[in-house]
Amino acid sequence: MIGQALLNHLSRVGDLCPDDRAAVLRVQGDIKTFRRHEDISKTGGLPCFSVVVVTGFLQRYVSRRDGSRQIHSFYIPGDAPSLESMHLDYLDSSLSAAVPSEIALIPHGELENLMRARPRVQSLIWRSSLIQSALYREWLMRNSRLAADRAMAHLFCEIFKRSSAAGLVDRNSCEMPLTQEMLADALGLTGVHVNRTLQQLRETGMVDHKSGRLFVHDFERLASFADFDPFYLHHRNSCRVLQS
Amino acid sequence: MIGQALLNHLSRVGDLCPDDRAAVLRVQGDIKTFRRHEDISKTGGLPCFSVVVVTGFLQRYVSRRDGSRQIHSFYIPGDAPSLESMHLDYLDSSLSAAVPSEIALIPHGELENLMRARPRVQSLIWRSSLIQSALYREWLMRNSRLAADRAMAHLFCEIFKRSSAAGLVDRNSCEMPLTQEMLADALGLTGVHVNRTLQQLRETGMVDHKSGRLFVHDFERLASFADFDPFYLHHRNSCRVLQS
DNA sequence: CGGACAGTTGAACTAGCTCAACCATAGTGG
DNA sequence: CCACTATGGTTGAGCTAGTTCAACTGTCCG
Repeated sequence: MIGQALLNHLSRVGDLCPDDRAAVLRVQGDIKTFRRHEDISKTGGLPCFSVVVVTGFLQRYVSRRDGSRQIHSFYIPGDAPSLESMHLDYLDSSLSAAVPSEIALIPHGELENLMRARPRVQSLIWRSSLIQSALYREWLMRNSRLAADRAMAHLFCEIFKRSSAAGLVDRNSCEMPLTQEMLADALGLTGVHVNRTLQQLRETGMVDHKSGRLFVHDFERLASFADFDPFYLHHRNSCRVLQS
Repeated sequence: MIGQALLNHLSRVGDLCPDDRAAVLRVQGDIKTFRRHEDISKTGGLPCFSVVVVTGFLQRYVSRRDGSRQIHSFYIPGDAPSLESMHLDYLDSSLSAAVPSEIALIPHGELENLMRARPRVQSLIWRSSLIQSALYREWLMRNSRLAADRAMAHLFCEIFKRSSAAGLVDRNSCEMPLTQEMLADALGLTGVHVNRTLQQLRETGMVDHKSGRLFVHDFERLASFADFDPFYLHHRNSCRVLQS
């Protein structure tokens, strides 16, 4: 079960040979359920496990002294946040459940043994952490360079594409169980402005977000509006769009 | 010489035993000089080497279709950007020299052999790429949550701290050979506003930036103004400030 | 001397913020 | 079953940080 969750994740990142797969499947760990808003790991701490999302929706964030919050990333089922905890001495951000979520916790020791025995697995795990890095870069661009409406459209494109790659899109919609306040914390905006911007996007007929679900009615138009290019996601079949 | 540059970098990231050091020193590669604004590697490409900065100042950035640019990070001598090129299929950002710079280019093959033979070295290289990730997160917070003056102060704190850790601070100043336009591209602001914000900071007497150099007259005050906490840099002796 | 580039200034404009109220929905306890 | 509360979404009005555009200055360099 735990091994399956990890295998799931790694298969998205790259190819594995049968022996590698078998080794991954033998990994031991726990499944734990976290309540809405419950922290899985906290700033300053150092968990002795890594994480694979089984069901639910997670967020990585920092809380600032002035009360504001910045969300750094969202995680959908099949994602593996917290791989970095293996090589750092303490965390500089917190990981929490945005909605009730089932999480696979894999002790670092298990992963270290696996990586020592199967170098190819190690290289995929490393690759996974570098893809995470690429996402941070895109989030930086998004919040620094895009106006609110385009930034929001861009985030919607990302979540939709990632959900799609994970097989989590049903017709034209996917889970995105966030409040407008959380959206604001991710986009560097206020809740009020997220509300207005969302209405504006809704009126274009391209997307909608309500009751925790994202509805994408016209992905092409949305992507072009947001100037969204999925190459930064490093999905296996995505090829680079040539720049003009 | 190349080995020395890499050893320099890794020593900042963690400890190595004498055998590890010796192995790192045997690494082969080239030193190449890049002109101001010359690209070392480009979006979409995949270099077959990794990079250590010997002298100068580098920047990682993306150019957008509308002509705007987002700088993701700066690199000072001793930094190793581009470690991620080993595990990705193509780059999603470009690396260039902000001023004439000497760069050590280390073929991936060399690094792979080294990492296979010396697991501890591998773990430090991995760690180095994860620290880079932590910097991206902080840049995201900075550009999303801080007002222009605090954001600029925060960036100045980062560059000063990193330069200090690298032994590159002379009295109260260090190299920061950027134009105001580049500062703007990093902070998500316009050149005009960077100019005004800089004057404002200058007037406080805490900090100044002119002719490509950063002068920090009162680091404590600057850090407190920017709410700067260096723990995200993961410097070896930095301990976490407890949150209130 | 002339041209390029970086820094500086002013004035008008606007995207997004703040504050404060109000509405809708769902869960809770009596 | 209803009243009560909490949470999240919605609206309005005024404000401000940062943008835009356009001009001007200083400096380096050929």
